[in-house]
Amino acid sequence: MQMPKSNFSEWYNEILEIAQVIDKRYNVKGCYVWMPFGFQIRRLVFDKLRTLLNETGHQETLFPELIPEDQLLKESEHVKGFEDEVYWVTHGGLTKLDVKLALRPTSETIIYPMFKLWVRNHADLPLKVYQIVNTFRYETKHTRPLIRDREISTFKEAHCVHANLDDAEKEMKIIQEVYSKFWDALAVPVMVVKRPEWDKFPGADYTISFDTVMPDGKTLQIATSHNLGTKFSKTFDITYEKEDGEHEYPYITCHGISGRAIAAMIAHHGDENGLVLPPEFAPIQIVIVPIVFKESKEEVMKKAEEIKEMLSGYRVVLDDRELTPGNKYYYWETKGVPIRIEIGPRDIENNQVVLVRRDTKEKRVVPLAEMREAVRSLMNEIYEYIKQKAEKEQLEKIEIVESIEHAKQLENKPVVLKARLCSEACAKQMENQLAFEFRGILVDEPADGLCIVCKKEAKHWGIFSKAY
RNA sequence: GGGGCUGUGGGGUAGCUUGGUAUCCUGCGGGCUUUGGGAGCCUGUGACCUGAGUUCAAAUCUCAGCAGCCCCA
Repeated sequence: MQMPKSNFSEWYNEILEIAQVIDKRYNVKGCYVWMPFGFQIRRLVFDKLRTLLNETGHQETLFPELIPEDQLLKESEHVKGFEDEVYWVTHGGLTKLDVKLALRPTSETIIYPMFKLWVRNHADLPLKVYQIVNTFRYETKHTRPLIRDREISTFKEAHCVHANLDDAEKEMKIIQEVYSKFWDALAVPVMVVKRPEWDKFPGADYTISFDTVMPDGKTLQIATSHNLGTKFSKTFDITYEKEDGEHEYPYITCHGISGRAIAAMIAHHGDENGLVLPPEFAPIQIVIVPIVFKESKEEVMKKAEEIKEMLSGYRVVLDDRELTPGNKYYYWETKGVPIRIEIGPRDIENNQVVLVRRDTKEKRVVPLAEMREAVRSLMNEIYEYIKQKAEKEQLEKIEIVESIEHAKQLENKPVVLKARLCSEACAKQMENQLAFEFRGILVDEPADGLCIVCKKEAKHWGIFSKAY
């Protein structure tokens, strides 16, 4: 692959295909196939998320995919947010169903009726469950593999029930920590923002979003966390008995991450030669390429096998195909294998191997005895390098603006705007004058100075961007 | 939501204006020779998105559907 990343759309489409992550040729709009290699990345990434959630007391579950119409329609504000996007099952074979069934666009209305049965008293709380499932949304916007799918094939949704607002707020913080660790592991830089009233999850009290800046300067929402207050517990009549015998509505929070996680990881780290992956999530972490010549073939292959055994514990492939070395280098580079080990007669003679890192292409000759340690430290170096690089590139795309005129001048640039704001009303006013969209206020970074719109005292940094 | 462009072997393409035998590259199978950054030769394999219409005849013209891509709100 020799595809410049400057044309991000084209590059992105190309890389998914060439690296064999996604095959988008399935002929239903917005539905795509995970290929075996891509599926391994998916498994590694979402197993990481599983681990982080399990560690913080969340339990994995699996709920059905179908929702009876009346159950979906129960929460009016919620359903309004999704009504244009719901797929309906209307027939069973040739028989028309008495009650239409929706394919879940999200699972609140599936899970909460069960919560009503499960939550009896304070001892049942907190109840923290999650599932990793597919969901369906009839998107009318331009679909894109992993970024906007009609069948979201990978959607992790956590749903938690809490005795009171305080506990719900604590859970919001716990999830923010879990997600931060997750994005850190993927080396994906994020901005944590609170969405404005008009852009929060349908039915939520408020929504926290994790946005990342893609190479083309557009933001991608890659995680959300919603405090639903008691709205849904009231709608679905979920109550619990307190210590004093009173019955009360619990607070519910829900938290989502989708396959966009993988899109973001690929987008940030990949280059003109293909994927670059953090070693932790590379399906193949090391590829051994033997440099064989006719007369020394047997000896080299034997040594290559030995090297493979020395690297037990890593995901290693010994590429013994009948291809020239250069061909193999390019092939494994497209797949983002972090470390390549070359072993040839020259190396055998000197009792060494050649290590090549994927991210910088740097070559290192190391004694065989030190190989395992060199590999270990190189994996860390690669992770640190791509993480810092991604952070730096994202930071460079964020422009602090001091006036609306300044913002206007940046309208055709691939940048994200950061501006001091006093209120959402001022944010709206600014948004109306610009081609950028208001994404929300940064939650971990208070501002001082004057509001860009009304010039009164500002409390927040607002983020404006073009968004996926 | 509005507009535009495009569908030809697995991938990328030529041919379409002016209707008649489908081009090349790559990949893939087999064989020989090779191998420190995409090796060479021989050989084989494989395609006109779907449907309707016009016509003696459609990859080519018309309409519809499906799919993909881009731009604007």
